Parts: sequence; structure tokens; C-alpha cells
Amino acid sequence: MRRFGKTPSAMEYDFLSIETAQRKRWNEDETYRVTEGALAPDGTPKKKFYALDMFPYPSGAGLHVGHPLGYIASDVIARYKRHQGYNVLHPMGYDSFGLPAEQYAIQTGQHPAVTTETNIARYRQQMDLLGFSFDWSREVRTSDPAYYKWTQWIFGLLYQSWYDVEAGGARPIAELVARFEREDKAWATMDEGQKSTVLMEHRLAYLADSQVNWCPALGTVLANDEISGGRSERGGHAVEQKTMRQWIMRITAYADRLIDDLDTVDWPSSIVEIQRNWIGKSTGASIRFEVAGTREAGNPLKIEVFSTRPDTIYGASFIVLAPEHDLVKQITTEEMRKKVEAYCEQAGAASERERMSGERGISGVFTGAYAVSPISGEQLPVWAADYVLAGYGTGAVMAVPAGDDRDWAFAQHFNLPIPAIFEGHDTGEGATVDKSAVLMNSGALDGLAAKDAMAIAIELLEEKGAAEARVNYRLRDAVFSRQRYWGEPFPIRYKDGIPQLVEDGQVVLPEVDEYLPTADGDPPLARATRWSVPTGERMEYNTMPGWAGSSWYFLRYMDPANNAAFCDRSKSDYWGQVDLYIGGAEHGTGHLLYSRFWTKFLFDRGLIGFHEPFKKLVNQGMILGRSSFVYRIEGGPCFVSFDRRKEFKTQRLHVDVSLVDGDVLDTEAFKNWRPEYANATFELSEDGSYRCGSEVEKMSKSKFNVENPDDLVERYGADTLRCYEMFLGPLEQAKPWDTKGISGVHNFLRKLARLYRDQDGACLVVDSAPAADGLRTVHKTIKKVSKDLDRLSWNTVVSAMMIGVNELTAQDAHQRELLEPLAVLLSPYAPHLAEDLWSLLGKKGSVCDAPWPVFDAAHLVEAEVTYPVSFNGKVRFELMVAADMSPSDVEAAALGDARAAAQLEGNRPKKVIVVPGRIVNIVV
RNA sequence: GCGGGUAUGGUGAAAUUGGUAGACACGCUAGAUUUAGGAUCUAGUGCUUUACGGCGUGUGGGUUCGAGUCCCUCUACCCGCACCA
Repeated sequence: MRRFGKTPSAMEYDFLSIETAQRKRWNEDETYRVTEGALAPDGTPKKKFYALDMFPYPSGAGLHVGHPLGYIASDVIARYKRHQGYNVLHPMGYDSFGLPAEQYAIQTGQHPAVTTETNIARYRQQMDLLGFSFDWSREVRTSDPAYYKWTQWIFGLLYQSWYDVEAGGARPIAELVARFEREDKAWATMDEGQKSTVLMEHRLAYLADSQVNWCPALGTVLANDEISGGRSERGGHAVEQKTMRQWIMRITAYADRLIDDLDTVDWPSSIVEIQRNWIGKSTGASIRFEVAGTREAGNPLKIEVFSTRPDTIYGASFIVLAPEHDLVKQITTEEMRKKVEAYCEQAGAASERERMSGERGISGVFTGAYAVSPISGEQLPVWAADYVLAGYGTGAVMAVPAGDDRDWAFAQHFNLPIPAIFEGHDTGEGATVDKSAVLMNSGALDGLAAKDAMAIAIELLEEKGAAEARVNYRLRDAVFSRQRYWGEPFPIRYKDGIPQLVEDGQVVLPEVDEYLPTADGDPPLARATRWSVPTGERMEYNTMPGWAGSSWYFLRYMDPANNAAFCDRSKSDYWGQVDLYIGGAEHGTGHLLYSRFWTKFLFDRGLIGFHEPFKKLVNQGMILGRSSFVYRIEGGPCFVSFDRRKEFKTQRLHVDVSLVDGDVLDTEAFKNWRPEYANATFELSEDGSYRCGSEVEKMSKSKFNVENPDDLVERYGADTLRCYEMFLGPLEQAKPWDTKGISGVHNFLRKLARLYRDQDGACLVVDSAPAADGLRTVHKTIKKVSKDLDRLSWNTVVSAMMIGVNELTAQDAHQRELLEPLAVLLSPYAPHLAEDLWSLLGKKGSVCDAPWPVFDAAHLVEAEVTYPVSFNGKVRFELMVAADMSPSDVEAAALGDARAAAQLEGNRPKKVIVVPGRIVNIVV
């Protein structure tokens, strides 16, 4: 780290030896070990608090300064709550199944377990440096067989459960079987395979053929939230649709509860909205239109459409089917067949590319068939068009051009009629989506707005047997199979092709010779020759997705060593919901939705006593890196300075930020950086320096903009890094990292330490009584710090402590009565230094258990207050008066002041406002 | 297009219910001091004006004695979803 000189390590704050010593002490004393039912000093049980971080995937790159941000924030709160007398559960673990370790294994043959172990060791080492108060005895790893045994068990329970809509929750599948035996005569006649097929339609974890997102490059299926823009989130590979037999989670059974219960959690509104939109609930009606002139088994064919606006049915002028819709083939007339087939084929092929480009014209084709409106009896032409999606609703819509923008555009484009159904609406102008528009030409619905017309319309249609009210969700059941090696194996074997839950032992991830699919295209597990259980006909070769293990890990921390259950009910009853959950916003539709789903399921089955996992959620913003760039003149070894780059044809290259200081490149260091730049020459700026370009982007090794916490800890200490990361700004906000500001925070800690020790390390603390100003400073600081921690304003706490220390320094205050509470205030942010100072103060136990200081308002009372006196809102002078002066006396004092007379220039004030303790405003 | 968010000095930011905008830091300027270290200390630092003063929280408007904060309008940027009937 040549950018920084050597930090003077004065005796008053020798952070290196302090931090080493305190960490050792915490370790030996097991300071952070926590047990259920801990008692307060007075013998009463402590209240519990559960502070949790989203556990990391241990990647090979190690931690950069962005990773610990959330961990520091949660650690601050965990420590604060502990000071307040809570029994705090604050654990950490690893989401250690995942793709990178597997891909590394494919390339090198190294077993993913080995890579994972190495990476975890590195993560642990880096985290230990930062002085977190994690109870490491509760560590969990999702790839540990002792852990995933219970992931498998929960899967088995989901498999053995169904969703009883009447009971409003998950029930054992045995109850359903009993019901079938009791009520369904056909059941007794079925063979095992048929029964299995029927039950599969009810199980919460079920096997089905489904259209999946297949990624050939990764050789696996991906969930919708693992894809963006038609490409895989990881690696950016192309994704295509494919039909496969997959394990699927019936999360849609919980769609309503997943939406409704969002009202019961204290989460950022953005995440709540993301989940709401993702679930995408819409209420309306399912309406059936008969197809004119068709007969199948004696009945006319029917097209079922979903509409959120059944009240606009009189405005329907045509019907549109998705090109993939089954009925398209059946109803298309002979003369239209060629055209329709060509269209459907082209629509299917083109959709993927054009969806990505985002620009799709209006296209569609008439099938030649007509559907009959169940309400007016009118014949409506049936079209196939790609603006209707096969995967949503019924894959068919009734087009109401007057009431829907897309239908309107389609009608315009193909010159289809646009019946006017809204009063005062010009159908030539566009559609009216306004729900307050009043209906006309709509039979019994005339004169009504959507609010009232909706129910009547559904009623009318129901009478004719043509519709019923229905709720639709955008949410799909979640595909739960992955064709990977490094994941939880399913506790499933097959007998006569029927899946059987393995209950005679744990299915442990078997060894394989290669981490690749077999020649037949089976997943890697098909290569396994030795399994931990009898395999029967064959085992399930898929593994579970990454979100399986992370959907319940917060429960395992409560009872991490339990061999008999995933978590004893008494433990989960004690710890309950996670009180504060901190992590990135990128999990909005993945982890955070799935863990809610599993929590509700476990609640339904009576295994835990709460149905939402995370009471309060905070998303920390990403810490971005500031990348630096050099500009190489094409074809040569010459680099041109930023401001002159336009004079040449250049190529922009990332350069390591440690070679750059304030945009100026250390050219010698640059030449030594990489062999290919050894002979570099430079076209410099006018001032003789080489200036780099810069950009704020994600921190990543490949961008050479990574700041490593270890280096900063070595140079400034963990306490400084902790305080600095909190000081950067509001936790939720994304912010670029700038190491420069760290010195200010480091100085603050030194200044604070100097209140306790002089430069030779001698103790300065005295037992004499403090002065009033010292007490005021300390109690003001206690008040502000406590309040800001309560409202999770991490950054302003640091400022408040800086102000306090600045004042105490100016007061030359060294009284024990002041410095004791100050050490406790410091402890959540700078635990090592606080612990050290606590010892210096002669305290026996850990500062972690010191009670949080309580501010005494008596010390904050001031004898006099200063009122800003403003005229017409502009402050003109300040007025010092006794603090207990009444508003009317303050008014008199202000008006009586000579400076007021000067402002008034003899005029009489129109009005005088006195806000006690705040301000005086005089209106002239 | 829909949903959510953001906008304040050269920089990160603060201002909890409307009450002295810019606290606290970084950076910068000047000075002091020093074994000359990028250390430490002191003073200054929103813009503008010689000064008195004037102007200032993305834009335009409104409510109010008083608006960064409340209401309406527009703009830019960020995030999520995206033909969801």
C-alpha cells in the first residue's frame, strides 16, 4: 500500500495491540456466546432480540469493504441492544452451496467441498478482524450434511403436505388420502401410479412436466428471478424454453397470504412493492365465449378469457388468443389455416429476440372463427396475436378497444370496430382506462361506473353460466430442480417410476468422477455409483436450488446442533421472529419471498409459532468502487493523459486504483505493475502529470477498484473502519467508496482516546466531580446517540460522538463520571477501544455488559436561551433571554430591543409570533 | 408504459413533528510548529458584494408569520417489473 505513509502509532491509541488483545480476550471469555432464557442481574428473564445478517456465499474473492457494511450495522444494533439488557441472538453462517465452487470444480477437478472450506476459512479470518459480536458456536453452513439433512426433511414435509383452502393452510397429505378414501369412489379403483398422479396435483412439493427456463451453457434450469433480459443472471448466458419433468414448489397456494401479510411487516416500501408486483394479484372474472359453428362431443367449443374488467363486456369487439393457445389450431378455418400457421410459427421464433430489443410492432392474424358474446349474442371475430401471453390468465382475452390501450391500438391497426361504451368518450382518441368513466350502450350496466358495474356484470354472466369471479396471479409455482452437483440431493428414490420419499437414512451428496452431465444428458449425480441409502430403481439425480438452504437458516441458528429436529419448538418460541434483518435489496423476489413461504408452511404444520420470518428489514446500499482508467493510443505502448485523449484514437483500460492518487497516475509504479506496460510511454497533461479518467461502478477484482478491509484494518484499525463505514452516509443509500475520508474518523478515535490517556500512555482519568458543561455535553450525547440508534440512523451517531468528544476536549474534561458513560456509548461502534478504556477505568467485566447510560434532562437545562429574531422571515439579530421567560415577555423583550426599533423604523409590527425555545418572527 | 426511490457547498452528508439551511467530516486556503512526515495545532471556507446587503436545498407555482420539510406541476438520474388483459 504505497499510497499511504506510515501511520504514527502514539501511545494514547495503539490500536494494533489493543485490538489484538481484546479479540483474544473475547475469544477466551466466550463473551459473545448466548443462551436461551438468560437472566438479568435482578433475576428476571431478559427480553430477546434477534439481529441477523443475510449470510454470505463464500466466494473465492474474499471480502471487500462493501461486504461488512451490513454486518457492522447489525453488530452496532446487536451490541446496543445487549447494553440495554436484551438477550441478543446475533449469529453468522455461510450459504455454501452454489455455482462458482462447482464451476471451479469442473475446471480443476477440485471437490467443491474443498474450495468451499478454503473460502470459508478466509471469510472467517477477515470477519474476525472486524470484531463482530457473532456467536460463532451457532455457525451454520448449508452444505453441511448435518444442516441439509433438515433442508431435505422440510422438502419431505412439503411433499407430504397439501394446501387445504377451507382450513386456510397446509395439512398432512394423509388427511387428503383419508378424504379420498371416504368420499371418492374412483379412488379405490386406482392403482399406485394413478393415485400418485392425483396426489401430485395437491402436494406442496410436486413433480410435473413444465416449461422451464433452460440454460444450455450452464446445463441447468433457472428460476424466473435468476434471469434478466432473457439471459442468466450468473454469466449472462442465453436462456431458452424447454419442457422438463421437474420438482416444483406450490408457492402459488400461498399467494394471497404472501400479499396480505406484507401489511404486518416493517419492510422498506420498495421491497414490499416489488413483492406485491411479483405476486401480481388481479381480481376479475373468467368468461367463456362459445365458438360459433363448432361442435365437440355435442357441445360447442368454448374460449375462456380472463378479464379484470368484466363490466366492459359490451365493448368487446373481438377475441384474441395467444399464438401458442391450444384452440388456435382447432378453430382456424381452412381458408385461414396457412396464414395462421405461418404467423404462429414466426411469433414463437421471433418473440425471444424482440422481447429483448423491447420494440415490437403490432401483429396478429384472423383465424376465420367467430365467438359469441354470452351477453349480447354478437359474433366476435377471433384473432391470434402475440400481445396476448400464453402464460398468463387463460392465454386469451376479450378485446375491449374502448377500455384498453393495447386492444385499442390493435383495433386501429387492423381496422376493427371500436364500440363506444363510455359516456363522453371519443373512441377515435384512444382508450379510456379511467375506472370512474360511466358506461353506456351496455344494457343493464348503463349509467354505472366500474365500481358498481363489476359485480352486476359478473352476476349477469353467472346467471347465464358463462362466467365466475376469479383471482389471477402473476406468480408461478417455483421450479425446485437443478441439474447441478453442488446442492442438496433430494431424499427421493423411484419405484416403478413413482417417486418415493427416502425415510431409511439421509441421502448424502455422493462422490462423482466428474462434475458434468452424463453422456445421456442426465445431471452429474447420475454418475454416482455409491449412495448413502439403498437406491431402489434409481435415485433422484437433480439437486435443490440455492434458495432451499437459505429459506430456513435463520431458524437453525436458534438450535444449531439439534440432531432430532430442524429446530426445537421451545427454541423457536423463545427467539421468535428476526427483529432486525439486514442485507442487500437484490433478494426481493428470491430469498425474501421463499423464506416467507417456508415460514408460513412450517407455521401451518405447527412447527413454529410465527408466520413471518423477518419483522424488520433494512437494505444496505451497495458500496461502489471508483475505477480509474488509462488511455492507450491504439497500436502502441503510448498512453495519453485524460484531458488530451480526444487528440488520438484510444482504448480505455482499467488501471489499479492503488497506482492513482487524486486522478494522477504514478507512472513508474504503472510500468512495474504489469510486464506488458514496462515499456510504456506517456503523453502528459500540461502540468506534467498523467491524469486518469474515472467512473463509479461495482467493486470487482476485474475492475481493479477493490478496497480490501484487511489493509485498512492494518493501517487504521478495525474500530476506525467500523466507524468510517457507518459514517459514510445513510445505510440504505448506494455510495462510492473513498478511502480519503477515513483519516477524519481515525482522528476522532485518537482524540477520544486522548481524553483517557496522555501521549505516554498514562491514565488521565480523575475522580473529581465534573463541571456542568461537561455533564451537559455527555448527557446531550447520550440522548442523541440513543435516539439515533433507536431510529437506525447509524451515520449521525458517529457525528454526535465527534461533537461530544470535540467539546470534552475543549473543556479539558477527564472526570470518570463523564468518561465512563462515554466508553459505553462508544462500545457498539468501536468495541475494541471501548473495551480497552473500560479496563483502564478499572472495570472488571466486559464493556459489552455495561448498562446503557441514561441521560438526565436536569443536565441539559440551560439558564438562558438565544432566540433568533426575524422580520418577515429574515433573521436580523439574536436575543438572549432567561430560559423560563414566558412567550409574551419574550415578545416584549424582542420589541423593546434597540435593534428591533432599527428594523421597524417607527412602524408598528402587524403581528409577532413567538415559538417558545425556537424563534421570534415579527411581521411588519 | 407501470411501480418504488433520489435530487442540498468542491466532496460524503446533517437538519425526527414546518421554526437560524449546510451540523459532523473530507478537501481546499492561510498561518504556526516540527527530528520536513501526506504528522500536529490555529483561523477561514455556500454563492455574490469593497461594504451594508442580496441570493441560495433540481424546475415552476401554491399554502403559511415562516417551507429543504406540506400541496400541485415539470425535469433529470437510479432501482424493480415490463404486452399480466
